[in-house]
Amino acid sequence: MERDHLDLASPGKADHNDIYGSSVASRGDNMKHEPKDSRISSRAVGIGTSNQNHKDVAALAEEEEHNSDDEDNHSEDAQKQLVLYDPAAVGAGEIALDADPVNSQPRRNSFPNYASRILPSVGAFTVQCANCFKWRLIPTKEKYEEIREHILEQPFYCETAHEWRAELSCDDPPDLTQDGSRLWAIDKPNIAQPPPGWERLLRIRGEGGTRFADVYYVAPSGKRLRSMVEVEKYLQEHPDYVAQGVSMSQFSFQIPRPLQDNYVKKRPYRPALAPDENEPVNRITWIADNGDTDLRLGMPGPPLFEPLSQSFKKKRTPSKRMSNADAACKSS
DNA sequence: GCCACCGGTGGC
DNA sequence: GCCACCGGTGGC
Repeated sequence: MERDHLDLASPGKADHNDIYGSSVASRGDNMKHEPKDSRISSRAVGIGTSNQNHKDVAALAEEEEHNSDDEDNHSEDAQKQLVLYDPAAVGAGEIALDADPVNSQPRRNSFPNYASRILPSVGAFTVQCANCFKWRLIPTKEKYEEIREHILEQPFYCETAHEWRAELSCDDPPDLTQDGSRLWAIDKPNIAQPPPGWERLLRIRGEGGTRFADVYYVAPSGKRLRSMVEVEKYLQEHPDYVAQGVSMSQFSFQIPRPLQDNYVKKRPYRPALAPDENEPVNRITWIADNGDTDLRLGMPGPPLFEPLSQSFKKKRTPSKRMSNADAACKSS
């Protein structure tokens, strides 16, 4: 909402953003790049995790913004960028490493398909300087959450770290760089700090699972809440918290996004609708490239003459939901 | 019996 | 594709 003023989020530029880490999963070469010069957009938010031994914790995320001429020469890459990563949706640039390894106890999963293994945990909290683009460690989770809450309106600079590192400047080497030893995840900007006495927990799932992470809120009572619905119910049952000022706006279950793009198992293809002869859907022919699916679904679509840019740009276009049956119909 | 962790589903 | 929600379950 407040993102429009961001330099890096302007629609024109967003399309030209590159994902620096789009092939990060393959390890090696691309992992050793430093954030490149001034073309890197400043405010990626990241979280560092590690599934190593929890002594070299940390995972990182970073974000770059390339000039359009780069992209013009690599349309394939550009395609990938759009699918895999939307820098405009991220906006801010922080990263997190756990500066306190003691806090990141090794966790193990215990599922049939996952021969007991150590799960990643947040290794450190890191934020990228909006000026020099170097990653700076944030000493505590609380400080990180404080910075994250306003990262869009109040970009982070090396000077911001003077609160805990009086001497730090953009001339100092980065606290962290992206290398193969860490899992980087880009956090979402402007997430409210949890209410006093509450804790927001981020649990990284094992690689190859159906999702990257889960967020839990732990109430002062110790109760763990795992969705907005549960929070709402809990607050209704405990009006004392509401009286103290706790409100729904202080909760967000948004999870960071891993830069390793195959960390999460892809969801198998789902037909939009099961083939069903009783449904008129199978008797409707395709008329045009635009709007037909909406007709088929019996739902109003965007006005046919409404430009798909701007207000609809973030929405999926109907044709992407084409089922197998539809595809067969269309091709015949 | 609890609960942390995971998969699945539905919606957009 | 992403997100939100919630049921299931193995290990404790």
